[in-house]
Amino acid sequence: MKIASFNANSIRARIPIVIDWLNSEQPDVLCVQETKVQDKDFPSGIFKEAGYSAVFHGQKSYNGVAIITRLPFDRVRSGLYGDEDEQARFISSYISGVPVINVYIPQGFAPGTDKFSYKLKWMEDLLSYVSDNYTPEDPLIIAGDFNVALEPIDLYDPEQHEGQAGYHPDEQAHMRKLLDWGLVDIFRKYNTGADQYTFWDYRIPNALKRKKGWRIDYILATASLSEKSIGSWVDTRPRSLEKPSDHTFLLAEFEI
DNA sequence: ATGGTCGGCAACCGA
Repeated sequence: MKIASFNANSIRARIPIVIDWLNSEQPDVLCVQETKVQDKDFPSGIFKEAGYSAVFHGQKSYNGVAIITRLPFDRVRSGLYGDEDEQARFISSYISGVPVINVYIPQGFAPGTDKFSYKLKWMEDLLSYVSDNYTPEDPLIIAGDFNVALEPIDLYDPEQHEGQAGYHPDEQAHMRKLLDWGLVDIFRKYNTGADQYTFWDYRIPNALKRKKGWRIDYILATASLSEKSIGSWVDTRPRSLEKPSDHTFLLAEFEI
């Protein structure tokens, strides 16, 4: 099973990139964050033509998540707090029997703000949901944009960003609790060097070329699945296209 | 060099 994660910053604006990428890369599953589209307007037909089904949980203007797959799937759940949650940041489905959770964790703005508290609460609630519904012995994949860099090698200037949203000890504590529960960071299992990022801020000129990035997207898997992983990598090719996202595709492959 | 990003969606908000 080849699985990928991508923050699209509008799935509709990114359709040419995503369709080209699906055709060339042929992943089995693509988890998308920041779809920025209401469910009634989700471009399902375009993915169907490419041989993929899409399940999605969106809202107007902000957030929104989708799982795009060419494998059989069932048991779709929308919303960490159920269907009526105020921010569309969680969708899960069993794909070929494997539970896959796709998350868009809040960005958090700045410590001390309501947005930051909401981020910490959301991370706490995610762990509660996971530990209430799965055991570490189960097969489980959690992919998405976590908006947290965990270690100094996960961002371009750790000293500058120390204590800020995205690199704050309280966020990292929640991230570590999730890992300690029984999840393996599959990308880090295969890539131990610096300058390997998944996000480059649009507002920093030539951020990609200048290696001013962050690794805040993850594909996590429980031990039984991690034993079957065969690789994980970042694909920077879409950024050479005309309208790139400021995230790139993160991939992991499992022998299942 | 007194500027320098996107997208949604209609004035700013969020990243």
